[in-house]
Amino acid sequence: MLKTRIEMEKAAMILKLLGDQTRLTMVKILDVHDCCVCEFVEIFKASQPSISQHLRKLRDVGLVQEERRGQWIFYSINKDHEYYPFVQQILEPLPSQDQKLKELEEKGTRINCC
Amino acid sequence: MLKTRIEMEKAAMILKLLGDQTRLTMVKILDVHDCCVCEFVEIFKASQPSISQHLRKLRDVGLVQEERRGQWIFYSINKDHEYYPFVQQILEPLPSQDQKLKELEEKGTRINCC
DNA sequence: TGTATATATAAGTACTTAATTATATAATAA
DNA sequence: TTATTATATAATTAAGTACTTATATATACA
Repeated sequence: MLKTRIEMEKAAMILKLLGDQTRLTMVKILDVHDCCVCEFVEIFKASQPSISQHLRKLRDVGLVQEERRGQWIFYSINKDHEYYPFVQQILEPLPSQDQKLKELEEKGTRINCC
Repeated sequence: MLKTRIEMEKAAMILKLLGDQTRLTMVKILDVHDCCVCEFVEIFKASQPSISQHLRKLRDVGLVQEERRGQWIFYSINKDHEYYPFVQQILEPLPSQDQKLKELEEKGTRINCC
């Protein structure tokens, strides 16, 4: 059971941010595995700028963070975010998206630097 | 703990719908009390068409239902909706909006027909 | 019956969003 | 060093959203 109380305005902002299938799926994936931009490009079959712009929105509110690893930039979920418990509760009933990463591994396009 | 599994696409649709402060607050209120349109107009200090249009979006996905009572049309939450458990889980950590209805009662503008 | 009240809906408009295209930057490989 | 790869960002455009204004409908009341 979630304890943190949340402001309506901020809750609406978080819900709006997650109210997009691409971003919702990204966050669901990032909650389990770090991922780099090019993996998302392949998973969503979307353009690189489009993916970067979705990640930027998530990063702008601090829900995810970036970290360069060699030539790649990996994104990870920010478990210290004030509203991470709220987000996690929203993600919980959603179906696992692990299959999407498994497909990359099978195709050999999963990035595993470091 | 929520058991129902939910499709990503529909989840994103619900989150988008709730990702608006007016609609989120409406649903939070309706989860506890039925309300008529004119009460919402007063609570949100918004125009009547604006309120009607938000209610229509909620009604279009079946999350709320309308019922005429005399000259008023009351809205209530649809607890039988497939995703009501998901919605309820999202509402749970949000602050009670009871105060907004209390203020109407104090001003004598709360509708209590029937 | 006519008037007022409550609501819905249509049309128009301003704003926002999500994509594309074009370009810049940083790291790596040759 | 130059070319390639990975990424970000700016500018543009198309689509979607949330208001407003105007109007229609249904009920209640005089």
